[in-house]
Amino acid sequence: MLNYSTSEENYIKAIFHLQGEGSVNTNKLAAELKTRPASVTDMMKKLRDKKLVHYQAYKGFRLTTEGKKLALLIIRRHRLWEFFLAEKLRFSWDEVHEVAEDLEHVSSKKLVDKLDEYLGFPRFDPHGDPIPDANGKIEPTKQVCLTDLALNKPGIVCYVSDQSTEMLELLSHKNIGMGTRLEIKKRFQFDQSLEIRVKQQTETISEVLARNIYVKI
Amino acid sequence: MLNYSTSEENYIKAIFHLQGEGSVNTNKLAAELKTRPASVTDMMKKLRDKKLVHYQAYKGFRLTTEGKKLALLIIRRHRLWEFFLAEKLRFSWDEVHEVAEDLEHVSSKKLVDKLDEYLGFPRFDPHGDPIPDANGKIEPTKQVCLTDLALNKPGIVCYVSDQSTEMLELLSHKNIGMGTRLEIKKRFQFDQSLEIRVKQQTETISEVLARNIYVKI
DNA sequence: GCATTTTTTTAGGTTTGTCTAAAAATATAT
DNA sequence: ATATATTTTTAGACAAACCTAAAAAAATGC
Ligand SMILES: [Mn+2]
Ligand SMILES: [Mn+2]
Ligand SMILES: [Mn+2]
Ligand SMILES: [Mn+2]
Repeated sequence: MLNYSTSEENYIKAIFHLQGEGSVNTNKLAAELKTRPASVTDMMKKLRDKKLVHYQAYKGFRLTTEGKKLALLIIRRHRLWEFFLAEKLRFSWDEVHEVAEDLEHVSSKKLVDKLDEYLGFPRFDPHGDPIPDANGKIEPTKQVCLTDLALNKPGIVCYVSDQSTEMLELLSHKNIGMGTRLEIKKRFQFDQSLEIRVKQQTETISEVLARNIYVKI
Repeated sequence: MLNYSTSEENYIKAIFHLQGEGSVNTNKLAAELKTRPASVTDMMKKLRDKKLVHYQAYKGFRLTTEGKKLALLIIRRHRLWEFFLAEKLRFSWDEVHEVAEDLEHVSSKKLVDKLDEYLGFPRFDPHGDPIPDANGKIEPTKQVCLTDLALNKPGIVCYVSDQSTEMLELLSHKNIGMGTRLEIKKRFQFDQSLEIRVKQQTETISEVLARNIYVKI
């Protein structure tokens, strides 16, 4: 595997993430990377020449097999460092991302694989996202309804089936959004309501609400 | 402390190291960094504007107080990472430098200080070089060159001044590493070579090699 | 002291990654 | 279908960090 610049790696990773939610275009990628559409076009030409993305002017773009492989390697590094920071250095889980954003670009293969081994081959980062193994293989994440989440097992909110204003208002009042990490602390038999831990706070969720929330585990 | 580029940091560190052995000039620094004199001049102007070096055209240069502080911070990061790689990830002591060369540029203050704490505030890196503390303070080490060690007096290897692969290969062949305990058994007047006792074995050390080995007594 | 050599700087150019402004292509709405 | 709006690309510029070749300054040798 060749060596790529920090910038190239950040583009590849961003395309990979956007690809998960449909087609990737110039403006979306520019927004994601906080850069300008013109810069994206420039980079897409370069990444196309390096055979990391399929790209034709005006036709959008997506990663090649090689590009996907690279993306998974960068994500592997990122999430392993996040795990290290949280587990070993006792960073809180909302502080790890920024630092991992830099560490992920240190490219020594031996460093990454030894780190993985040292950490005991963890399968999920502190946000609950799966860590690709040395071959770039990712454990398929299971998505379960909040009503089915086990006690004291972290889940990441990834989908809400009702997206009415009323629903979203209630969610934001309880500090819950897409990507929010939560844990069920208590499940009351009487009304199936839940007491959950979210962002260092405790909230109560009715069964009706819980039925509409899905989490990654 | 502001943020500096990888390039600026490498220059600052190189000046610091060269400053230890006399005055620093354009050609020496270019050689040290494997770059061209013209590039050095460009960078010196920039570092002068950032008040990290004292510099006037044709008059050589040296670090300002601020520059020295930055150099010690970079060296702190470098040596802490080297310690981490050797101690936790079981890298051999001749593999750590290259990777630390990249890791040293990740600038999060919190990362460095937490890493220091996690490692138990080590005072020496795997090559026996002292690790600056969070205030940039370095422990003064009392050590003597192997050429000056008395006969039959034990010494602990704590530093090698040449850290090239060739040197490290020779040392490991002779079973000598950081922390190795040894004793000089005989000193030959003809070529100043030494016969030493190390790990129940006898080895011969040339004067050239001995000059590069330092021991704690 | 003056000529020669060495060191250092300047001048001008390249690559990478960014930007703004304008032009071109595509999508949308009546 | 055509006008309008949006998206994307091109053109041209800029800063960082490097380069080569030439000029200038400093050091050295006689
Ligand atoms: Mn990054
Ligand atoms: Mn994460
Ligand atoms: Mn470095
Ligand atoms: Mn070292």
